[in-house]
Amino acid sequence: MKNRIEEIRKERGLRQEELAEALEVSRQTISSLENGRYNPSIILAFKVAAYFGMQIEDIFIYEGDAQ
Amino acid sequence: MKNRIEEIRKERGLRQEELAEALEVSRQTISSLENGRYNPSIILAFKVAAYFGMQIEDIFIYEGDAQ
DNA sequence: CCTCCTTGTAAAGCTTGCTTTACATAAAGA
DNA sequence: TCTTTATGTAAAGCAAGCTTTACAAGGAGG
Repeated sequence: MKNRIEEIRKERGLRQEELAEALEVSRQTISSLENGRYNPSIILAFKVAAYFGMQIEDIFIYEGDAQ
Repeated sequence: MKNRIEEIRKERGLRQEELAEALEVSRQTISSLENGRYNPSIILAFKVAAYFGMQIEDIFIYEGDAQ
C-alpha cells in the first residue's frame, strides 16, 4: 500500500500535527503512514478520505498481495 | 462500519467458504465481517472491493466516529 | 551560535484483526 | 431418522495498528 497523504497534506499547507488533530490520532501515526511503516485501519482510511474530501482509492493505492 | 458483503455475496451465489478462499482469508473472517464482529483491515477491504469489482465506499459504509 | 519548529523514529504497552481448532444448530434430502 | 451442507460463534494465540514518552536532527531566524 502506497498513499498520497504527505503530498495532499502539503498541498493544503498542513503540518503533521494539525492533520493528526483533525483525524484524532497521534502525530506519530501520521508520520508512520506517510513513511509507510504500517497501513491505516479502514476506519482511519475513511477519516483521512472524509477529511480530504476524496475517495479512499484516490489516496491509498493498493498494489496487489505483497505489502 | 456497516458492510454489504453478505448481500453482494448472495447476489453472486457464493458460499462464505468460496469467498474466503478467493480472498485468502478464513471462513470465520468472512462470517465475522458479515456479522459485524470487527472491521476488515484496509488490505482486506481492498481485496473485497477488487474481487467484487466495486469501490470500497460502495461496500463498506462508514458511519462517523462510533464503531 | 542559540532557539524554535517540524519531522523522524524507537520502545513498551494496549487493542484489534485474523488464524486454527472446535463445537453447535438449522435446513434439506435420502 | 441419519447425514450432509452452510453458517454462527468461542477460545487461544500471533500479528498489526495505534498510543505515550522520549530523544535526535535539519532548517529558519534572531
